[in-house]
Amino acid sequence: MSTRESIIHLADQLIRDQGYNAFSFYDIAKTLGIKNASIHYYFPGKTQLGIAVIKEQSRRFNVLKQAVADKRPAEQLRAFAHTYAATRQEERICIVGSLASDLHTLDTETGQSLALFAEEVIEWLETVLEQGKKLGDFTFAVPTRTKALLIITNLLGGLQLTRLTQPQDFYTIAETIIQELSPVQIKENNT
Amino acid sequence: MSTRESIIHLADQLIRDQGYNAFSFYDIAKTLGIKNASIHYYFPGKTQLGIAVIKEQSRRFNVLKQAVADKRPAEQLRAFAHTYAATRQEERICIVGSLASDLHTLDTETGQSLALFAEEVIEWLETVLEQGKKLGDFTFAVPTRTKALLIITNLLGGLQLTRLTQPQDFYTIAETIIQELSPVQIKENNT
DNA sequence: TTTTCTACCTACTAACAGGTAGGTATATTT
DNA sequence: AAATATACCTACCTGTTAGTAGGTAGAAAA
Repeated sequence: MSTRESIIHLADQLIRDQGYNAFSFYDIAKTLGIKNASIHYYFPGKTQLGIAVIKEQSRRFNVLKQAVADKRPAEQLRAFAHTYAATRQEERICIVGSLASDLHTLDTETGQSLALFAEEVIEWLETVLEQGKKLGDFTFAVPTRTKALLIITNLLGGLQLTRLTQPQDFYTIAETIIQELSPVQIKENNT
Repeated sequence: MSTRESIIHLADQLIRDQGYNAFSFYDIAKTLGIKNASIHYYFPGKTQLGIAVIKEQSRRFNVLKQAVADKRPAEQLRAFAHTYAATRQEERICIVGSLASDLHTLDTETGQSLALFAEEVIEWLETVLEQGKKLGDFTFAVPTRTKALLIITNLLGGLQLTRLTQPQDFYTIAETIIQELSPVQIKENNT
């Protein structure tokens, strides 16, 4: 991994661990064994680094998208949820949740970049849900976009809320999302 | 409102607008027309102010709880969701979402205070859902705690995600949560 | 061989952060 | 009237922040 890539990777980890306003150039520099000023060689300012992090997340999201494009909707959704589960295991949150929380402290470019990425994810999820519905793999009684919003907020919010409860709560949420979409639900009575 | 109360109120607004690490004592001081040092008179440090904000949120939550205690579960839930809708209109997010995002930068006391508050909310929601189920007002096929987690993450995450889309998306989410609990669902086909 | 480029570096700055020490005007209590 | 408590204040300190100016060793290109 190049220095540039390492900077982006570390910035991403720090943003999703501590938040955009809590990480500093020095945090990255000390880990990489370079000096603060060297980060400015690659990124003029924090804004540009932030945008690079969002773009990299978008790139990785598109890699996943392509990788699962031929699979069944349920499996696509499962792969998507799995990335959140991995994030949960790192005790981190998703980039959208992290930066949306700090939105009013970011400049407009960063905000626009983030909004673009969020819309990308929502739209992909809509197509997966539509596919699933057509194939009879998914059942849901609300408009597709609404269902997509509900699922994403469950995952995004789940990462944050379950930092305060237990990791297991997150996995329960993720499993439930998928279970609830199945047309035939084997109901167990948990009393 | 006393100076002390004003400080807490402003800190709360700032935390839920910009995030814990983005607000400064000076932000509060300038608005109140006092000096930085005067805030330290009421709160020894940022930590204590943060905890005071959480405790105030908890107090207000309990006021709401009492105010709706005698009402039907659906109306209790609606009142709860309404507080999030009001927050959405201010372009703010909820305290749990804001501070959970910054959790790894807070000291343990603050984190514990927050976790306590989050559990309070989850447990209240569980009892409301249980009540609703017993009365036949609510139907849901997952364990009560799971349903509570799903609803809270929808609201918490909805406030954050819809900062990037449109306010209407949040109201859709909030409405859908309540609609989906109703035992008889009048299904419309939105194509 | 000389020039240019890459990938850093040292050294610095201005702004801002939370926090502290100690002072003071006013109101309240004794 | 004297003592005390309240609710601030001025002045200062130390640490950290993003960011800048200009230098340099080594590799690549001309």
